Amino acid sequence: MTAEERNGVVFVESVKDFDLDNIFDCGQCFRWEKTETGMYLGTAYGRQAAMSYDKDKELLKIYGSSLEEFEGIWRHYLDLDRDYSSIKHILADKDPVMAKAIEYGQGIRILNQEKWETLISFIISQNNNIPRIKKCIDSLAATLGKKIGEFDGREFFALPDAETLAGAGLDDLAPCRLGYRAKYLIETARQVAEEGLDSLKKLGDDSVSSEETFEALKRYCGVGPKVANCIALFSMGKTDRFPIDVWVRKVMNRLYGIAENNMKEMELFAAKNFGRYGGIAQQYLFYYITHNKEIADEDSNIF
DNA sequence: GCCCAGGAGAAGG
DNA sequence: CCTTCTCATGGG
Repeated sequence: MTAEERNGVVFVESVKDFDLDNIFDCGQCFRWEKTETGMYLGTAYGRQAAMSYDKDKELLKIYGSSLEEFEGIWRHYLDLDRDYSSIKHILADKDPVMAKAIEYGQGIRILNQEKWETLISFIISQNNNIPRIKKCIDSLAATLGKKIGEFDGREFFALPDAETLAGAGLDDLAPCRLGYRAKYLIETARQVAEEGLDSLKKLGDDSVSSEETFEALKRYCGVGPKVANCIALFSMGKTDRFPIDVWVRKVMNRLYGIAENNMKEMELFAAKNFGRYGGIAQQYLFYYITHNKEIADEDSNIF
């Protein structure tokens, strides 16, 4: 993989195991959208960005950027230094079900997202559907966040920081239509503002075990097992975490024959068969089931 | 009009 | 420890 910049566009060559459709539409992030031309617009780490990827040329383009920004932000954000090819082989060997799911979502990569953004995003995600989650988050950014950029006349906003959100009231959040989650958000913002953002960031250190991170995250208001696992996986590099939502329950039942309400057995199965890459395996499965609704609707498994 | 969504907290066993 | 109820909102 090599990167160079020409006229404000960063060209990254030889990018393999990569597909923006898979990456941005596998439920791990909510702030990217595809344009008519196939380009993706979105924000991360306080930056607004535009990206496109040519599969045949294995070429990733990042517009309006610089080599410094690529090295400082996007390289890590897009998880470009992880060898997904070897991970896919480890997961697919001796598991034809996983092999099929991986083939379907071959370009998935687990983003390294901002911790605070991931924390509040997945609090909003609970008992909610993805299109509406996106609307809620966009509305929250536009209502309380700072403007960080513009593209084709469209404005982009960062999410409000913990102090801003901690100082807000339910009436301030009312336009965002967060429902009962609004009070969770304010309470968690107060917790983070009081402890300091560093205490949240420390949970992503390599010296902190995945289990410790999981338990610590559950102390935040509105964060239970599923949301804690998502935050640990999508923003803290804890690739073994295995978030179980309604879709994962379906796919574990349809494809592996585990009873749909037996979460314990699903966790044990993931730990035993997917190990340290449980979270990555989970993303292949989630993408597979959410893009093949006919499998999700089957009333029996498909062995 | 109805069921459901990347669930969690509270109450009661 | 586990089970059940409730919680806003609107997508499909």
